[in-house]
Amino acid sequence: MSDIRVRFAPSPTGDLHIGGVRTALFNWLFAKNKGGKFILRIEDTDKTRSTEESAKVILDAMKWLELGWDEGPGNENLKYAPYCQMERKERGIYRKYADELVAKELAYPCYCTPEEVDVMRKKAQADKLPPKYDGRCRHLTPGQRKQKEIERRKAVIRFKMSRSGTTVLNDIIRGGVEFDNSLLDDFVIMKASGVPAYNFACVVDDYLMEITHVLRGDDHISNTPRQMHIYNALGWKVPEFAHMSMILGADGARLSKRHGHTSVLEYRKEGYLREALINYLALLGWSTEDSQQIFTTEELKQKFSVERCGISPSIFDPAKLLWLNGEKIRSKTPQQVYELFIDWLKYMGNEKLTETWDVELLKKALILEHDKIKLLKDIPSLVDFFFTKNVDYKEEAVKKTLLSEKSKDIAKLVLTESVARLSNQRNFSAVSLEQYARDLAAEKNIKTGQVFHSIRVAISGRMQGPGLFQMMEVMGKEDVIRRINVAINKFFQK
RNA sequence: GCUGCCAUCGUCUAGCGGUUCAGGACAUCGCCCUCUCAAGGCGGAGAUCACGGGUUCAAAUCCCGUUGGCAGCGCCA
Repeated sequence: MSDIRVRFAPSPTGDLHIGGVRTALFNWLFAKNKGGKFILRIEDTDKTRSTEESAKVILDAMKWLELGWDEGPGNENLKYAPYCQMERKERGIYRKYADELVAKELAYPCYCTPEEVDVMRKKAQADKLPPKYDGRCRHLTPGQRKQKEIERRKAVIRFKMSRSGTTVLNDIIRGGVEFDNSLLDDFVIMKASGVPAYNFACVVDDYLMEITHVLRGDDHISNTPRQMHIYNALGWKVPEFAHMSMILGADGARLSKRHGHTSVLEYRKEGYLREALINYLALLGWSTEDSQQIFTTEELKQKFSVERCGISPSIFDPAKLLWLNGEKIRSKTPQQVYELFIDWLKYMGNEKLTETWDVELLKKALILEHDKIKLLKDIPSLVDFFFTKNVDYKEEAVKKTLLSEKSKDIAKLVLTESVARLSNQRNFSAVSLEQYARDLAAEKNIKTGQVFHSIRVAISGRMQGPGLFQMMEVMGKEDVIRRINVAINKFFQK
């Protein structure tokens, strides 16, 4: 039993993003691989953007992905609870440590307004310096502070950054990274509203929740030295850090809406399988020595290691995800595909689509189309013709296969002959049907392809589909003959 | 602007000083299978390992610089 504890800490300001899923996944895999605990914490300190709805959506998405957490919202009786930062704030958790820092003179109240700070930053930038708060409230005397309070200026608490020296991060993935302290300013740890700022809340919670390893996107790497200073100021042990590379869109810019879907929910709606998403995301920034591509979730848990995470950013490739989804669907049993499809319809609120469909027929049709399914949403258009009373004859198929100068006489002959002969066909199995069709072709001296295609279009209305004879067997004698008659009446009646 | 990170086929990547005129996967192209569409099998094309300097008997692999990309620089997280 290891005491490794990792966490995924999304802020509920929107759907769960692809990048977020990757961060969650790597934390989860790391925990599973090491026999540690995976904790879910909601960072809802941004009062204007956080919503409960969004928190719920994120939790649902995590559940769908089966990235289960050992601790998180809902486990309110655990010693680390609660798991939402605003609830923790209500308990005075952050205030306590902020006060401690102020008492030790490692932090101080700052009365500058956002506008004043903004001016400082602009000025610094104009001087080609990093935009920083200049620390002017650092040395306010008690008297001056009192004066500001009387003016009813609201204070934020700022952390007193050391102005010299360097901070060295030993990142598991990147190795040593040095930061010059003089470039960092006295950042806000408590907002004027009394709500903790990100860098502070994050450190306090990671400490209290006994997080041992922080795995996150490398967009956080420059926050790390600030956080390390807080750990040190409070006399806390700094956890291990691992910063993973970012996921970018096709143009090399950070993945965003204009690159296509970014929310997991959208992938779910398209009919991607959770394991395809997980497998694909695992491949983005992580690899095995033999470049294995397809993994079960079990294998991933077994083989994952932070050490084998890459350092360069990767571009999200929808084509490869789509391929993987097809692979995952093909690896399912027909019964599983059926269940997946039904669940997906339910999720989409579209159960009525299959209301009139015969379940057994649907299952058989699914077997015939199995290899062709790339997305769950493809299924309806792949099998719907099995269930329609009135075949939807595609114009192009009819024109080419039934009514062209070259084919119309042959098609008519094949169809009329078939109605007559198929009625007497005792064994309606794929094998005997094929024998029938080949015999007919030989007898009338027609190319087998022409026989096959005529029948195919007559009974399905289209040129592509499952193997013709399997399809006929599944439809059954009665329906096949019925459909051929419909075609004859529609296209060849005189 | 400042700071940091990154740099192998179009894309994801293997590679951690010699066994590599760089291997796998997706995409792409061709062939085979075949009643169609897929799936599958086989094969092709595709990377002067961003560029320039070092170090070394030997570098994609180590060091430095240049260029490019990305990220951060909030009372956002």
